[in-house]
Amino acid sequence: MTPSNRTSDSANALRLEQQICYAMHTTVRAFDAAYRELLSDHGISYPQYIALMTVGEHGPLTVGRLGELMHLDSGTLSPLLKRMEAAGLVGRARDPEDERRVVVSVTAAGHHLLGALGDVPHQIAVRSGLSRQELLDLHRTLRRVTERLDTGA
Amino acid sequence: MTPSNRTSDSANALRLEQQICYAMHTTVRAFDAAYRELLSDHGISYPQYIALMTVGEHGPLTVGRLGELMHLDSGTLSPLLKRMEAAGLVGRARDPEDERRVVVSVTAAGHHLLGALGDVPHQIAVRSGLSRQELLDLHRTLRRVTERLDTGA
DNA sequence: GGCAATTACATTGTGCGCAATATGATAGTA
DNA sequence: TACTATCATATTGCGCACAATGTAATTGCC
Repeated sequence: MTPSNRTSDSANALRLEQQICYAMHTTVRAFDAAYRELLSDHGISYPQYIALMTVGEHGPLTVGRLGELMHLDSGTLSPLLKRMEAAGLVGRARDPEDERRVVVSVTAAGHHLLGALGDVPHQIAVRSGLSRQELLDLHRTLRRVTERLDTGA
Repeated sequence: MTPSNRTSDSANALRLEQQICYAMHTTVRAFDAAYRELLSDHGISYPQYIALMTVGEHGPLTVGRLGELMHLDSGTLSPLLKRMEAAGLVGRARDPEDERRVVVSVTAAGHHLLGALGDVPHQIAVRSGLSRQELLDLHRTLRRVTERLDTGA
């Protein structure tokens, strides 16, 4: 390897490092666009869909617990949940045991929508073109990177 | 493999498919937080940083060309570039050849900031904990998925 | 030249996400 | 009980991203 090649490699490494994050941004936006296509007819966004699925799976959750599961805080969740409540998909009620807490639950309409959207994850997976093994590998990589970035502050 | 195992695998497959995208969301936000730590002292955001680097690399660009490179439209770029112009990092000028076009260039202060931020990509790469090979693999996977999602509409 | 179609940006409105702050409820303590 | 600290959520302000629309400049065609 010549010195000029090493220089070039180093420059490429920098470009790669700097762009791996932007590549992820771009891919996420492409995923979002694909979800938007499948979800917009039903009047919900991708984050709302995730919130609906999460509450649907875990049963009624406090806002704080939902935030832990989704890695989001009340500044994001409060208005999102209010929009979903206005759309009739979830209920929000103060916990009588502790009036500070707000418990979020899926309404009948919300469950109905979840049923109608049951095939969405598979459609997205097919569109992504990733094999099951690639999905597993990617997911493992993402989890590892996220943990590294979160703890390595 | 028993039927119950198959059912379980199928459920897990669905969960994986549905969550690979959200895992990417979470990872991107972790990357953003890492960049924010390194960039906020200099008064710019991650998208602004990318825009600055892109114009710095390619030389003066029209808004449209920058949008092609960043995969963003004028609805995002126009206000972003105006903020960067207000911060003195870029210049914006109508192209005399075609007054519809706005040409974006990096100012002296912008070049100075780019120099000061030269080590940021490497710091991020180190924090991510990914090896060079893993970076390459991940980048390849992301490019492939993005293209599939973009074309497969 | 005159006029419609196209091009390149800008603007508006909506939602997501984060930081900082505010509000109200609960717990702890004197 | 009163007073403070803490906790759970809400609110505000800012920036990013997208969709839809608006506007001014250019091109194409007659």
